[in-house]
Amino acid sequence: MIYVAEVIVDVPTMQTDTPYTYLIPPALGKYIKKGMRVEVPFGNGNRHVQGFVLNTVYYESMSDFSGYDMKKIVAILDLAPVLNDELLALADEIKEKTFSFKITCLQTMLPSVMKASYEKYLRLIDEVPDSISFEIFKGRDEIPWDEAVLSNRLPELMALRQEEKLEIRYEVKTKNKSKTAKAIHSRLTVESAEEIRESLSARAHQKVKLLNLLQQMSDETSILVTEAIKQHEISRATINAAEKQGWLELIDREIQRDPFAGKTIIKDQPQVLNPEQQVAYEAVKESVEAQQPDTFLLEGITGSGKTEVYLQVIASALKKNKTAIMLVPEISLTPQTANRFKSRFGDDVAVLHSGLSVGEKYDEWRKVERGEARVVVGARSAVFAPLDNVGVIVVDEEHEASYKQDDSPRYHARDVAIWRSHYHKCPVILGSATPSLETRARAQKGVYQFLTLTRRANQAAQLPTIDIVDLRDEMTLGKMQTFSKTLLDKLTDRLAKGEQSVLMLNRRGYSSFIMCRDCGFVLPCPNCDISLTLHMDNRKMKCHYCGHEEEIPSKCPVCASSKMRYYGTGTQKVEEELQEIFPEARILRMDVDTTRRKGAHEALLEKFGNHQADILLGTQMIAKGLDFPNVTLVGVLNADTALNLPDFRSAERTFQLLTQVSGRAGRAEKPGEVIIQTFNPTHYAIEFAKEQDFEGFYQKEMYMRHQGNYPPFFYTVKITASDEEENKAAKKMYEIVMELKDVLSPTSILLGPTPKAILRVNNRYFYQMVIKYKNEPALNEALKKILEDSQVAMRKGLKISIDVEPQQFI
DNA sequence: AGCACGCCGACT
DNA sequence: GTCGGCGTGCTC
Repeated sequence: MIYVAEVIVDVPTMQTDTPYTYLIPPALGKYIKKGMRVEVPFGNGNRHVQGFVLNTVYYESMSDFSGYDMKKIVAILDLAPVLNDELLALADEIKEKTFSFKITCLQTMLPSVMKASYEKYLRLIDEVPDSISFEIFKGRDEIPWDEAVLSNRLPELMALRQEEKLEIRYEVKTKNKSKTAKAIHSRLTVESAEEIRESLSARAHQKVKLLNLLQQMSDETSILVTEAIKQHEISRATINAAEKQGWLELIDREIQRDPFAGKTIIKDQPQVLNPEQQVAYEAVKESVEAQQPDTFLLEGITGSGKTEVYLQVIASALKKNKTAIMLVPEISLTPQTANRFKSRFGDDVAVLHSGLSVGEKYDEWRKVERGEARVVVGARSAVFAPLDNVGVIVVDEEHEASYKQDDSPRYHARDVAIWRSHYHKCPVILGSATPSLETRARAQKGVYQFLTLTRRANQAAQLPTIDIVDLRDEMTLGKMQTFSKTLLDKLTDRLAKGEQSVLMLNRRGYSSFIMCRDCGFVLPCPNCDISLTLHMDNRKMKCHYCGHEEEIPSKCPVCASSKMRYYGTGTQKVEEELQEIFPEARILRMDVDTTRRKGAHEALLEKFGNHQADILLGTQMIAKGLDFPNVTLVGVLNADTALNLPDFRSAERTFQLLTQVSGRAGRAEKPGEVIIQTFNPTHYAIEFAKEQDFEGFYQKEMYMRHQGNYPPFFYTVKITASDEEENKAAKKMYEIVMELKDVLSPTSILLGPTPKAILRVNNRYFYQMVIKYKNEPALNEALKKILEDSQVAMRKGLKISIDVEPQQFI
């Protein structure tokens, strides 16, 4: 009998994207389990790599393996499996759906610290000439490989390696270190404790205290030194003395880096649901209890109390002894959101998001893995939380593009959530005030169950009134200003009343298009319903869908004005301008620059929440989740920028953003007002946002998508090729388009190839194409074939990526 | 990816 | 004649 393991090795290439069989040494036999990480030799030399065990198998004899000599597993890197059967199966699903390598999928499901890093060393094993040992090794018997390279004497060294006087050694490092702290472990027995007690002098209060503590401890328990000092008021000196006397021993105990340490969390209680919330809650709860993998769309206006529904559904799942996953977009995973879950579920909650250090993330993940947290709140990757017995999965703000990972594996967390819901036979809630068209259409068709919340949960709160300011009118009054007169008047009023304002500067699409400052005209593509992008490299206007190209107009084709200008401005500049107008106003700026530091985001919001500022000025990141009762004015400085991006979702994104940011106003008793400044006041995305009419927008946008043959009427796949040489990337894309044209049915639409808007990134040139199709059974095979056929080119540096249902078309 | 093998041009 | 360029094949 021989015992072997099927291992996926950490070599992300097409040829190695298959399990390799390794012998399990008898010494490791009883410990190795599938889902564990192992260290294995791979390829020539002493190269070692990390791998994942997919399976362990017994074979009758070696004769079952012909053609190769099996190597042995070198070491086990985990004490227990880090991936269970479900997640291993999920990796297969993601590999197939996103055209990724299995190893990449497996690594994506784990905290980043668990990904191996490799180090290479050159090691002396025999006598070498003095010049080598002195000048290069400098007396050491091993040097890092980089040092050997820098010595510029590699040929010499390699020759010595041939003579077996030197060897290359590889080290597989995994950084998942648990944090430890000193803890006290009692060494006293009942008898010895009593003996000590009698021998102590009456004045030894500290020692008595410690003795009492030690007596309460069993053999399995320990207490952290810091805890003993703080809570039991025992001094470090006493502990040290006791250790010397053999009362106790100090051991290293794994501790969690607690991101919530030092924060007081006030326990909160479920709120009474209004009738609509109640209906939604009951519907999902029923699926939880009946163990049905239903997908619900919970469409509720901003402030309608979707979160309260989630909380109560999760509570109902916990009551059934199940667990829950709550996904939120990275940008809105503010401490405010996390606190809300902590307040309701206490220590049952683990939080996973990019604001944590990699160590903290690992600790939170371990907490989940050990079964110490039953509710996981997190951004995209939290969808892989290693929970068993999942009772419900919530995807809040399901329309958010950040749920799609934009490098390999290009998975969508919403799809993964639905896959897991089938595995666990539990419901999924997709929640949003502005669902994606795809989701809303599925609800329409009955694929998803449709639940709506149409009124604000706080009965006293009213929907804000929204006013549009036509910047074209403003401009005729004088020179171009960031702030319209209307907005300035409102700001003055709020400052006088001591109420707060939020101003949003929409920075997307910065400078990438040109617009007439007199009439707001933006140059459209004659073949597509999107605006052209300005290419500064060759000074042309280009369409990224069909490749159409034309000169930059010097005059507006509509009103003949010569004021065709690039559009864009920065938060910092706006802040200065604002401060100049309102010297006494306290302004907080929130953008990538001011929130880079850990905890800065939270600190800013806390400051604003405590009314230490009058105006919060920021980018998109202020649009979501903020809930400040004193905010009565929201201003959108430039609603247009996203609207003019050459992406069929630009109207949808604009509508979503305006709706989200408007929802920040008037959360409580005081009525809210929203001012939207725009050059396109009659655009339907802006008009429907003003009316706060998602359903109206949905109907109109569905019509537009139907006209343009876009999702949800068509599926899309984007293929990108990049190379250091522009013509190689372009040529490859042309070949791909030709090949696809032969294979695909005439009902499918191929767009491109076209260069990307930013043609060159990191000295690579990017070309892309888009396939739009309704039913194309042969597509999967065709795409796989394209990848296989491109192997030779890919060795020479060309990269091809396939993005199924891309979120970004530019 | 990273290594070895192997086949062609320009050197001692 | 050989050294070393990189195109190709393979990794349990």
